[in-house]
Amino acid sequence: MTLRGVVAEVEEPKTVSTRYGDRELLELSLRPDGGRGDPVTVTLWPKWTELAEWVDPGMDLLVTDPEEEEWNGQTRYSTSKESFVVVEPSYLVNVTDIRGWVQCPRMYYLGKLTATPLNYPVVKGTLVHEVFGDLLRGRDLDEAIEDHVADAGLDLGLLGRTADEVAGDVRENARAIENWLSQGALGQEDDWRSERTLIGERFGIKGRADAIRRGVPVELKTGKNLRKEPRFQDKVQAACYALLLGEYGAEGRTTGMAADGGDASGTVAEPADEPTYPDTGTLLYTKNSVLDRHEETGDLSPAKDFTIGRGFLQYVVRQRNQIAATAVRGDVPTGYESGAKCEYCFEQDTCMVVAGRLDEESKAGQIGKPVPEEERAFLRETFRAIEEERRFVHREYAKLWEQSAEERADDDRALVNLEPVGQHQREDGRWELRAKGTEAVSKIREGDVVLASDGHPTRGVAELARVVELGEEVVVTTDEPVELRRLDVYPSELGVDRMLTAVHDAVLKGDADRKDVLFGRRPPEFDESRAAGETFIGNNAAQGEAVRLAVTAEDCAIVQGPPGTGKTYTLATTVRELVDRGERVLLSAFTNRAVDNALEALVDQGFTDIVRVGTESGVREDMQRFRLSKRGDPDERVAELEGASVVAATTASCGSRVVQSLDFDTAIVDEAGQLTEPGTLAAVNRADRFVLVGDHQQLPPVVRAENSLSESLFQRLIETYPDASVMLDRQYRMSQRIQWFSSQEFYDGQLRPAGPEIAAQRLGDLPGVSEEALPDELADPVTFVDPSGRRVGNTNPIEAERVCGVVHSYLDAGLAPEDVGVIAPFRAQVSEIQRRAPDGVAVDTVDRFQGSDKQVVVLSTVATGDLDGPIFEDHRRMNVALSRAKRALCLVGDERALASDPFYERLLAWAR
DNA sequence: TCTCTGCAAAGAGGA
Repeated sequence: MTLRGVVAEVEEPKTVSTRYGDRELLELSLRPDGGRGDPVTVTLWPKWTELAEWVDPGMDLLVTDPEEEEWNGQTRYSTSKESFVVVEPSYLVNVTDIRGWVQCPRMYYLGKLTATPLNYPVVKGTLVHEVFGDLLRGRDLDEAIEDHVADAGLDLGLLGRTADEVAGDVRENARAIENWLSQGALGQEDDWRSERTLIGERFGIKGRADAIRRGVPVELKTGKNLRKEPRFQDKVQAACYALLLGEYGAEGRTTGMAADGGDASGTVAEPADEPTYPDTGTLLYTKNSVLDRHEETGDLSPAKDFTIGRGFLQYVVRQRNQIAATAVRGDVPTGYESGAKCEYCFEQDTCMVVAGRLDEESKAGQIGKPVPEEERAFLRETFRAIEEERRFVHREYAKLWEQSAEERADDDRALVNLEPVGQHQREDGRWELRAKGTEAVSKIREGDVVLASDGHPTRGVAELARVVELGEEVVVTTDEPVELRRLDVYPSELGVDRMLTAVHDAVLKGDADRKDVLFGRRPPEFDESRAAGETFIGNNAAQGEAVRLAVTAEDCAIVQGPPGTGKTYTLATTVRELVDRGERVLLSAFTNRAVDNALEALVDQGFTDIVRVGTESGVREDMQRFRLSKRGDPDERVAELEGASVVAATTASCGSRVVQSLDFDTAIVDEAGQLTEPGTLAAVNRADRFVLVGDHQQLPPVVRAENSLSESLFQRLIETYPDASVMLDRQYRMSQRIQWFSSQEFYDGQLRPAGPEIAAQRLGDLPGVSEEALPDELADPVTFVDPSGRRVGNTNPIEAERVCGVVHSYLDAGLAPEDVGVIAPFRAQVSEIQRRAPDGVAVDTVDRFQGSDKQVVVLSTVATGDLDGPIFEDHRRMNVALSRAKRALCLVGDERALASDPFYERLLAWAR
C-alpha cells in the first residue's frame, strides 16, 4: 500500500532514544486526496530525515509500504525498512540527470545552462550504443557500423574525422560487445531486449535502458574501467533502471517480446503493489579489450555485475528527490548538496567562472567579476519564467497516467483503441508496426516522436516510436515490437532547455557591445556608407527604408510589417542585398512554415544559394531540395553546410549543435513578434548583427504561464529604440473599408492601402461573382450577423449553423470555395463548423490563419451574453482575424456580448 | 478548459 498527500507541515528533525539507541526522526503531516483530506501524521526514520531540508508545505509526497498504528484513536504512519519516500512523484526526473546530480549537483546545473558542444566522445558513444542495439536485434556488425557512421556524416565532418577512422574506433568497442555476447549465449537461452523506454509513475523517473538481459538492466559504457567495481555514478544509473523495472514487474508487464502472438488482450495492469526489483545490474565497459585484465581479479570480461540492495535503491530515490525539490522550488544548486570533490573535477574552471560571473554560491568558489546587476536580474527572472514553463511540460508527462484513455483522446493528445494489423522487422533491425487507421483527430502528425503502447503508455509495454504514416493505416517504427493499440503525444523539454541555454549564452558569452544595446545602455548605430546612396525598393518608400535600415545596421534593425504590407518580399530583398555585400546570413523564424515562406520569397527573386537545416517532416516539399542531409560523406556534408551564403532554420534548430557550430554576419528573424526573448536570442547569438521582422500588434509568443516570456524581444526593442525601426505602412491586401478598423485601433491610422485599386477592390470585380445575388445583410464589404445562438463550452452550434449559411450565400453569389475562409477563436468551434462546412472552404483558428489571406472571411466569435475568457482579452488576436480578408468580411456573433466591452463595441459599430 | 510549434532522445569521460 502507499500513502500520498500534500505536505501540510514539516517539523524540525529530532533525536529520540529507542531500544536500538539514539535515532533521528522527522515528523510531518500530510493531507491525502490531493490536499482535501484530513491531515495525517507521518514519521520519517533515518535515511529519510534529510527531507527536512528538501520538503516544503504544499509539495506532493508519496510513502510506500508505511507502517500503520492507532494512537489516541488516530491513525499514524511511519516509514518501514522497505519504504520509499518520493517528493513530487509527478515530476519525472531523467535517469541521466540523476547520474549527473550524483556526480555533482552543480555539474548537473551547468549542463542545463550550457549546451553540450559537439565533441567526439559523445558522437562515438552514440554510435557504439546504436551498433550495440543492432547487434542485439541480430543485425550484421559491419553493416550496422557502416550504416550508423554514414548517418553521423555531418557531425563527423564538423569534427574533422573521416568515416574509415571512426568505423575503426567503433569496431574496437563493438568487438568487446560481440565477445561478451558470445560468452553469455553459451548453453542457455538469453532473454534480451534492447533500448527499453521506462516511465515510473511511482518514483517520478524516466529513462531509456540500453538493454535488459533476463530482467537485469545492462548499461553500456564506451570507456575503460580496470577496477573491480563499476564507477559509482554508473551503478546509480543502472539502479534507476532496476527501480523502474521493479515497478513494471507486475504480471503482464515484463513480456515485451511479443513479436508474434503474446498477450493480445490489451488488458492493462495497475501499478504493481509489491514490486520486486532486480537485485543485480550489469555494466559493460567496452573499451576494456580482451587483453585487459582486472587489476585484482585477473578477469578478462568487459562486463561487471554488481549487487543492488534495498538501501542503494533508497539512496537513488533520495537523490532523485533532491532534483525534483530543486526544480519545483526553482533553486540553483551550489555543490554543497553532496560530497562533491571539486579538486578532481574537470569542470572546476567553468564552474568557478560561471559562479563568478553570476555571483552564485558555489562549493568550488568564484573567479572573475560578476556581470552587471541588471543582467543578473534579467537572468534570474528569465530562469524563473523558463522553469515555470518546464513545470507545464512535466504536467503533460503526468497526464500520461493521471488521465484516462478517453480524456487523453478528448484532449487530442492520443489515438486510442487502435487495432494492430501487423509488425515486421526491417532490414536495419528496427520494427515497423501497423494498426488500422482511425477517424479521430489528434495533435500527432507524421514524423513526430510518440509513445506507442499496447494499451497504456506507462503501465503497459511502451516504446518511443516515430510516426511514418497516418492514413488508412497507422504506421510507426520502433526499436522493439509492441502490440500497437495506442499512440500518445510524448512531451519534450527540448524547447525549454534551448531557451535556457540561449539566454545564458547571450549574457555569459555575448559580445559586450551587443549587450549594451540589449540592456538599453546604448542605442543601435548605423553606418550610412554601407547603403552608398542606393534606392532599394522603388515603388514603396517604407519598404525601401526598411532594406536601407537593415543593410546599414551596425547592431540591429527592427522592421514592423502589419498585415499585407509585403513583409516577406522586403525580407527577401534584404537578404539578397546583404549577400551581395559578401555577408553570410542566418534566416530564421519560429515555425517551419514561416521559414519556408521566407525561402519561397527568396527563390521567387531568383536566389538559391541556400541550405535549409531541419527535419525531413518539418521542411515543406518544395524546399526539400535545399535541405541538408546529415547522412553521407563527412567532408561533403560540411562543404555543403559551410558553402552556402544563406542558412535557414527554425529558432529551435538554431539551438542545435549543427547551427551552434556556425557563425554569421547577420541573423534575420521573421515573425519575431511571435517569439519569446530566449527564442529570438537563439538565432541572434549566432551573428554579429541582427534584423527582426514582425509585428507586435499581431499574435504574441505562446507561453503557458503569464510571465516575462510573454513579451517578445521584438516588442521590447521597438519600444526602447523607435529610431532603429521602420513600419511598413502600405498594405496590398484589404479594401479601404476592411482595413479601417485595424489601422485605427492598432496602427494609429498609419496603415493605408498601397493604391486606389487596392482600396476600391470589391467582390463584384472577381470573375463570375455577382454582388446583387448576395442577401441584403451581406451587401456591405463589412457586415455583422447575430444568429441568437448560445455558447456551449467553447462552441456555439447555432452560430456554427449560421456561419455555414453565410458561407453558402457567398458561394451562391459565385465565389469559389477556395476563396472563402472561416475563422473561430476556439478549436472546438472550428471542428463544430468544419463538420458542416462545404468542401474546399478553409476553417481554422485565428492562430493558424496568421500569415495567410482570403477574398472573403467569415468570423465566428462564439461568445454570448458576455466576453468571459482569456481569449477575448488580447485584442491582437482579433487584429489578426480581422485582417485576413481582401474584399469581404462578415462577423457572426452575439450583439450583447460584443457590446459589453469598449473595444468590441467599437468593432460592432464599425461592422454595422 | 484559450491560442500551440518546435524538437528523436539520450548519448561520454577524465582521477
